[in-house]
Amino acid sequence: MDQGARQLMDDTWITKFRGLSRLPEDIRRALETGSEIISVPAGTQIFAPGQPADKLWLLLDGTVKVQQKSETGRDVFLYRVHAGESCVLTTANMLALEDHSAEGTAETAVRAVAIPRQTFDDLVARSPVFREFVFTAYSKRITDLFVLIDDIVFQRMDVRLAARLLELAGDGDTVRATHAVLGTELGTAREVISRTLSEFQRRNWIEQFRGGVRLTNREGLRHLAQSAASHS
Amino acid sequence: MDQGARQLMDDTWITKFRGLSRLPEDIRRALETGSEIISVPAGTQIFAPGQPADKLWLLLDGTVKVQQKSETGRDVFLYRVHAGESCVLTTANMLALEDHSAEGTAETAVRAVAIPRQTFDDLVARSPVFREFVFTAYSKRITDLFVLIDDIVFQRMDVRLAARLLELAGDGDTVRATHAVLGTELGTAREVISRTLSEFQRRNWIEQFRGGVRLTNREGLRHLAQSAASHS
DNA sequence: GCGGGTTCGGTGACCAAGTCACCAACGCTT
DNA sequence: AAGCGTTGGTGACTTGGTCACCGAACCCGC
Repeated sequence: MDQGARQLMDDTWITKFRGLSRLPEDIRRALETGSEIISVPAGTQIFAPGQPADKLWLLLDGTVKVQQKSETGRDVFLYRVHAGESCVLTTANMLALEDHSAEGTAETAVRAVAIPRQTFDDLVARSPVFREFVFTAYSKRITDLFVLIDDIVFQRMDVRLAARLLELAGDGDTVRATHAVLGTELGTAREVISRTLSEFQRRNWIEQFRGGVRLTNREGLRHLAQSAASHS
Repeated sequence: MDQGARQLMDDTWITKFRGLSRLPEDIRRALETGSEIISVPAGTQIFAPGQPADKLWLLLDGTVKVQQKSETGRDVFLYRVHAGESCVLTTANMLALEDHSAEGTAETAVRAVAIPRQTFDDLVARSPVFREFVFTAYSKRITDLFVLIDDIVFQRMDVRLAARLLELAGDGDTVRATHAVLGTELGTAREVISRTLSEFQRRNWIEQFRGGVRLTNREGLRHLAQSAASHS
């Protein structure tokens, strides 16, 4: 990328990250010149076990799905990194830590700022604001995992599926995902998804089509999703 | 604690932490003088939701149990911090982050080095080795949680219980824990623990007594525990 | 040492969820 | 149009979680 175009984007991208907006001018410049903006198509492996990364990614556009590759062959969904968030797990690879078995894949086309190890280290040393940004990102992931564990242990599948459908639909009304994919998202079997979706359909909350679902009654789903732990 | 006794301990405690042994002399001194050694009895709440901590704990002796307080009242065990490890989750409280709902309790009497926020920040800024120590600790917790999730989702209860009993027994042959406690350790119900333990007893792997279990055939337990995902 | 309350463990019935085996419907390629 | 891989549906069965309830062991004050 030529310097002109680069400069143009540099003026804007930092504002996408709340925690970085308070960076003093010199640090901001160091971050801009010491990093690069990269784009990868949907489906790209961002990181994977045994394939050490050496850059911290800050997502500008798109989403990255982080999954645990299980020995059994089945995968479990762990979390999703959205635009405006950083993929701190790559720092674990940067440390060449004992191999964790998580992998990150671009779900959509992804544009991101890649901060090389050296720049990262330099910024952590120099800037309290940058430090806070990084530690906050770590803490958020950890607490998200806490919530996930709580969900897995205590929440009923139908409640979790309803919530997930609403989340995946976003503003639209259709979710493109096979039953198998929804199964790994929630850490359950395809059959369970099929059965639960049939039930949702019977209640006229959704319509099913091959490879996806159309939400026809968000209220019904929302009501179930929010029933939380209060015994359906 | 008077300065003489303090100096005596300072000479030794850093060696308990692998990642810190490579600290250069000046950093080491800053760490020693900028922190204090504290002792608390078993049962002490180390951190809890809404009660912001301002110190990073490095455990010298004892163990800390970290649990998720669920809305439903039931708790889930998340992980255990052992001597020689740090309780990085407290840094999340240090950031006064949105309230996570985990709490840490001293399982035994605990002796630890408490690093105040300011010293922590200073050391992270100054020392690459200290930075690596902290990031490694974070990454380890995250990958541990990945493994935990994998376990919860895919592993059978009897396998998990056998593994946990061996772990809790350590070198000894008895585990002091009620069925209810074992239940929260594994995120399951007391009844399930009772049933599974009865089965273990029937196979003469354990003897039960009120408030605990005595392992009488570690091999049997170990064999089951290691059968992992290979379909008992 | 004796009630009386509390904690701990056991049990049966039932429901939710995961597993297994198998098949039917769809859509893509050739 | 035939063949094949992907997707979804289903029934039978096992495992795990929930609920309600009970009895035995322990603790405590008297």
